Amino acid sequence: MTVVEERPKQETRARRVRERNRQRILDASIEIFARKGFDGASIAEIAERSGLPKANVYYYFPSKEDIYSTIIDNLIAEWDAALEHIDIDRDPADALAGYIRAKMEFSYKRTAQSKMFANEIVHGGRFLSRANRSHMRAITIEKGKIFEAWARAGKMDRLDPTHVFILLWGSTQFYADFDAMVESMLNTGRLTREQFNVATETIVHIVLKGCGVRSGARPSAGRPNSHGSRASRSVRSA
Amino acid sequence: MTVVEERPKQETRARRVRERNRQRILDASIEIFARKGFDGASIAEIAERSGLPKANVYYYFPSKEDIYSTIIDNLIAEWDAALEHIDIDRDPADALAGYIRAKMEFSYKRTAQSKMFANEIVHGGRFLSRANRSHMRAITIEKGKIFEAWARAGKMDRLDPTHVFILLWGSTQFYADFDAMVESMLNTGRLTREQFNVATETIVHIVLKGCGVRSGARPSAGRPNSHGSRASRSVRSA
DNA sequence: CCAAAACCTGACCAAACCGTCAACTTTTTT
DNA sequence: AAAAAAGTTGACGGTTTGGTCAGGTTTTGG
Repeated sequence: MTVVEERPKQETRARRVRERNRQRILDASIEIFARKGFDGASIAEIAERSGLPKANVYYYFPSKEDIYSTIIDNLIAEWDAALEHIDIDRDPADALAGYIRAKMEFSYKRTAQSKMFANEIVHGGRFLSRANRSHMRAITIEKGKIFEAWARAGKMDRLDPTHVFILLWGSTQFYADFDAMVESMLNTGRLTREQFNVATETIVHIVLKGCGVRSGARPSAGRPNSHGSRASRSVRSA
Repeated sequence: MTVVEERPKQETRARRVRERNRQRILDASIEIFARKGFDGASIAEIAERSGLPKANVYYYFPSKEDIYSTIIDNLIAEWDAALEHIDIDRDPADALAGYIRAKMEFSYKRTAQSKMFANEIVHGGRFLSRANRSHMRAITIEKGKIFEAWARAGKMDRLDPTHVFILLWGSTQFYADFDAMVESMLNTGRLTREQFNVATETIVHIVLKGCGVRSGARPSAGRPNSHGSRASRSVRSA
């Protein structure tokens, strides 16, 4: 509750150490939580991977649950960035394609966090805060209204906006959460950038065309590069 | 295998007991594994829920892993049933819609098993047998060839078949694995049948239209009831 | 320069875990 | 009816777990 006092908070050595160690613990935890889940992960392993003694981990975090929740909260905040693509003033084709690409990029680069979140939801969201829950709901309503407005304007089909949103979320999420299955199906190791692009553009194709989105001017949202997003262009791998 | 010998295998009381107890253990385990994951589930809890002493559980199953794998194996076998919809001789619209509906029905009725499987894959498929892995791959290849044949025949767009398949699998799976999130987004409890139908038909709409499937005769595969699946018909909730 | 604050850590604990086992009862077979 | 097989179970062992704590060192502020 200190409102007036608020010291300048200079960059002292101790503060740097604090930040560095907290981050080390979080980084190690993401990896381990993703691979083993909340119950499967042990603080001892997290400590080892962080290069810190176990007791030191408990100096920075009061409990395993606290580490876990911190990571989940950070992740949800990061996801919001991709959502900004879905803007009512934008061309629906650009907006949807932009969202799918951003979300897929996230699946590619932040696989472990995505898995952690998936794990959490599969287990019923035991550690999801009420704030996060209502945030998710608010987003759904807000973006849903945009879909409905586009439909009213004749820019896309009339579909239940929540389920469209779920399909977007689910299909992009799959490539992070179930990468082991994707790799099995494609008979490959970690997907290459190119394979990921094929996946992305396949989703873009099906979603845009499937939602009856009347495309605006440019094919690819603001970056007219190799892969076009026109619904009619075929998207295949070698 | 055994063709000649095969004793009558009469229905003795002990054999009935065996079957009943094994099933009790499996049923209890599905629930608990789904909610807590492999590491989070304890044999003590499984025993309690089965109404059996812990040592008795170990009489029927050699290890926790064995219970777990048994359930996964059963599940994969059950999933194959839905796949039979994707038949090269069928009308693509009927086939795809049929598969989606069957898969969604499964998500609705076998939520717990689906979650167990999701959990397993998220954790990298630690307990997935080599047989199951290659089975998944074989299915992908087999069904992929059908998609390609349909594309060559001009019955649907040319898309990478694996990614189409993944989108089908992922979007239907979502309603089981992430039901907690779906319920949060829709601000509801367990989804009603009707809500589930809206979800199903939304997916059908987007996939059929998005893949450029030229629909055959009837709108809904063999059951011409309330909700049509024609790509142009709007599918919305109240 | 020194007291206070922040940081570090080896050793420890109670609880929970998976799996075992010997001794028991019940059912099946001969 | 007796031997064999199948089912049942309480008690226990060895290990791992999340978390604590007392006592240490280092850094900071005055």
